[in-house]
Amino acid sequence: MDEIGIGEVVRRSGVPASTLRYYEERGLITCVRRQGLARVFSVAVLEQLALIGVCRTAGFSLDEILLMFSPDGRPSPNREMLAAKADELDETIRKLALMRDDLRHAAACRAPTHMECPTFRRVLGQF
Amino acid sequence: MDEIGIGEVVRRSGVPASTLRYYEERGLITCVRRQGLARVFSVAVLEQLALIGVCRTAGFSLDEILLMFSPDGRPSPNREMLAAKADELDETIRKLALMRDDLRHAAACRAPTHMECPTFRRVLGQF
DNA sequence: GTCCTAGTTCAAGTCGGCTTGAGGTCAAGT
DNA sequence: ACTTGACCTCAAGCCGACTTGAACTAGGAC
Repeated sequence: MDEIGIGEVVRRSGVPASTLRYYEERGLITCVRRQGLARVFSVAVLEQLALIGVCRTAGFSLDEILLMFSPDGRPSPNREMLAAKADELDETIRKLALMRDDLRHAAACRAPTHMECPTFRRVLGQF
Repeated sequence: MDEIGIGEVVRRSGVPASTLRYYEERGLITCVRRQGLARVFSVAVLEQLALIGVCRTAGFSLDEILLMFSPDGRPSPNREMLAAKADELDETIRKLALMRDDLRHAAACRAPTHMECPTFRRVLGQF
């Protein structure tokens, strides 16, 4: 069967039950039906949760995620918005890559202060 | 002179004065001296703010940033931690790149539902 | 001297994103 | 029949990161 209880969702996604209920309340996920009071989810919710997780990491708010994807994981019909979000991500990724390079450099660099380090200053100039 | 008032910092960094005071209170930045009550900053604070901004975008909390960089912008002496943060960033960047590709794909894709789209499923499998 | 502008303090409020707690439901096991 | 364990609801609480507001100060223009 591809139907699972909330405990199984917690076990397989790592997302706490309280968060799942909260996400449902916010309209980010839905359960296929109830069995008594207990929610019954489709296994597909695991993919939706993965999607939500990445979006959260990307710095999107729950409201933004709602706008981007409907609760069944469909992308929003607003294709312009999706493309705009992709552009936002490009910019974020570019900065994070610089940041990562800088952190790696900082972990190795022996310049007396970070701000005096030419490598760092070159990196920071691009922000 | 390389000393500027808070208004100038706001103007040049885009960070509101209330946030600057809050960051100072949290120990993320410092002013070089006071003139009466008014804070006087070094222009270097602009670079520190850029650094803080990128770290925030990267999803680091203010406490984490404090641990990574001292208020003068020096990296933490804990080089292992910096390297670990860099690794975290690598992982984040990898996910965001997938996410971005997926968003771009979603903006163009005509599959009836997103979850049925083979491209998307391939992408999601990697999260 | 007094008014304006730019700054200040400190406490309280806001907002997003959850978490916690008290008390209830329900099916299964003994 | 009763207990256990997994689930539920609903209201309230919490945390991080700021923001807002009220009341104060300091320096310059008039």
